[in-house]
Amino acid sequence: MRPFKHPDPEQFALERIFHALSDPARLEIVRHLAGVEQATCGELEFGRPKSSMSHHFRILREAGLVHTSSAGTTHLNSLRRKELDARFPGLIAAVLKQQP
Amino acid sequence: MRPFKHPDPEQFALERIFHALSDPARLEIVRHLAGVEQATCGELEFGRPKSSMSHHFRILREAGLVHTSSAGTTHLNSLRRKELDARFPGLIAAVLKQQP
DNA sequence: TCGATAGTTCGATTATTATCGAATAATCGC
DNA sequence: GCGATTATTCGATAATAATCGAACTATCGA
Repeated sequence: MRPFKHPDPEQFALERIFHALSDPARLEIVRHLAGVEQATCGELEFGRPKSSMSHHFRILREAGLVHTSSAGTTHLNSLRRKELDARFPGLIAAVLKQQP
Repeated sequence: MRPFKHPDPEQFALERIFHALSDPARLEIVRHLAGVEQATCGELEFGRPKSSMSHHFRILREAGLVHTSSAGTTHLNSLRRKELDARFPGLIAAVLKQQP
């Protein structure tokens, strides 16, 4: 499987990031990833079909929020925390603040 | 005209705020308001029809980003900066950082 | 009270996005 | 190579949102 395309931090588009974060499923993914270093797609599907998850991961990835790498048959996803914090300080913190 | 409904800061929903900010026109409005204290709807329509602007202001208002008050025949809009900064530090700053 | 002005609301249309099953691809262990 | 596993892609459908003209409302000034 060819590697995924990830935007560089200079290419991050705020609109795109906001759109990515405006969906409850994706917000949930981001929050989970924030506390977990890495996670496979499968770990994060809470009853949702895989194809839906794949869609959401793509949106997150293309916005620059999530990095995905292949490891065998699984994909490891991680939050691009450092790059996001450097570019938009406080943004991820705002997302996590809401968590129960 | 009856006064507009504005959510209290405790009611701010992050998803809703992100959705509001994921549109270029609305991002433009927010950026403009950030430097201006108050503005009428008319001042901010850059070629866009009034009905579209009214729509965007409503989205912003209902998300808690903008406060609107009536003054004669005009409506004065302002960014709810203090409340937003208190609840989501860095969020508005991230929006403004991008500005040309 | 008659405009004129500033916005909102309505309604129809178009565009974007989400959802999810089915088909496909990639990789591992045997 | 053969399954089994994991995830992406495709394709159709449903849901949500943006756009904008036209009609409507409210307020001010003469």
